Amino acid sequence: MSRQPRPRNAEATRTAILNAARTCFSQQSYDQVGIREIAALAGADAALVCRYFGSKEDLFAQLMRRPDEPLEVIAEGREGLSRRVAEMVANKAGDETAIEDLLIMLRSASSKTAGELVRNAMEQRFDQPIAELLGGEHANVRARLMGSVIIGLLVSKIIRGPWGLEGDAEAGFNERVEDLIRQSIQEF
Amino acid sequence: MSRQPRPRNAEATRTAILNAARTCFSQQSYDQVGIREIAALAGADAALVCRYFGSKEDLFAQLMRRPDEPLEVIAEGREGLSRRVAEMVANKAGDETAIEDLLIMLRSASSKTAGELVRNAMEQRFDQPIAELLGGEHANVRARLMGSVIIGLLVSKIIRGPWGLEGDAEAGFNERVEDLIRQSIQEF
DNA sequence: ATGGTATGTCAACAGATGATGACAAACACA
DNA sequence: TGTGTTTGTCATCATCTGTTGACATACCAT
Repeated sequence: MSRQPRPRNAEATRTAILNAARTCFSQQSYDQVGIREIAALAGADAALVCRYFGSKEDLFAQLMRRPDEPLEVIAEGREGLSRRVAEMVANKAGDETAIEDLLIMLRSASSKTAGELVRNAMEQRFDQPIAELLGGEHANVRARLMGSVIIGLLVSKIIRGPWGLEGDAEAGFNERVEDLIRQSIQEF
Repeated sequence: MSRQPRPRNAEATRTAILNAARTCFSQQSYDQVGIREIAALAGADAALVCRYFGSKEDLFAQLMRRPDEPLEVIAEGREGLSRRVAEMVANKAGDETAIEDLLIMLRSASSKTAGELVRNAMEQRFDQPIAELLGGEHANVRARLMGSVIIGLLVSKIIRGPWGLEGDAEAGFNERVEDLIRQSIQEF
């Protein structure tokens, strides 16, 4: 009845661990996720996590590493930005990993060890590009304000689940969210 | 050189522990705060924390207990609500403990053991009263949307510190925040 | 086939945590 | 004064955590 050992494939288990870590960290904060938990989800041993990634912190840092391509929402330009952002927040349309990354960051933002990694990643991957895209006066503040609106919506969903709207109500709500985002990046 | 023992006053140390816990939980999440840390800040022994409050979870639950009086911002009625809320978020004007309570809740919202306590407290102390005050269609959703805006601003401040604005810029920014709050509770 | 390396498994350590119980000193009251 | 209770202190337990090293087995080049 003993389970057969894992096939000997370093690259596969490496990415399996990485994916498992992604999943775990998107559901719990850095401190709550244990190495053994990640390893179990990946079907690997906890020791391999440390062997392949050095430490839990290094593993998390690996997840925070900026991908080569910038965010889809930004790459498509300033025109219709608010609408695309609203859609992305509403139902993960477009860049699916962007929201998941943001969730991971939010969950572990106030961790003692992972906090700084998160702050840097947020700054580099979200705020700076958006501020550049916006331009004008107080661009960085306006970008951060838009980020705040998004964060609020995501945190609210994390804490209390989906909004539970359908049909016209949902449409009206989505429009209201888009208005909020549009207003958050207007010059002042 | 041995420090003199704590004076024998149960009531005083009880409230000292409670205050220390408030301070700790407003700066770190439920899981990051240790009972030894709370006890140290209170100048008491860790064993007393468990003796007086049963467990760490019970102590936290005590902090989440709804106070008798409702929020100031709500008690003053619907007129000028957005402005008062904006001021409260901006610089803790008015009810100082309200924002601190919200901070405590946000910090520990996604904890495995304290999460449910936080969710209930948020619902009872913030959302329900605000929804009643608002009235109209989708009152609960609009209340929650306003909560999301506030949460976003607070979380942003938690993660990345103050906004660093002064003079006209700060005034314009505050106005923009007030607009966001006003828009979040408009009917749709 | 044979030696060497890569990969996976297991056991264990050191440190921190929440919690409990034993002891000591101060207090209240007869 | 003597006695019982309250309050504070200390030591300790069981558990969990990240991390490391020892071992075993599969793979590969020669």
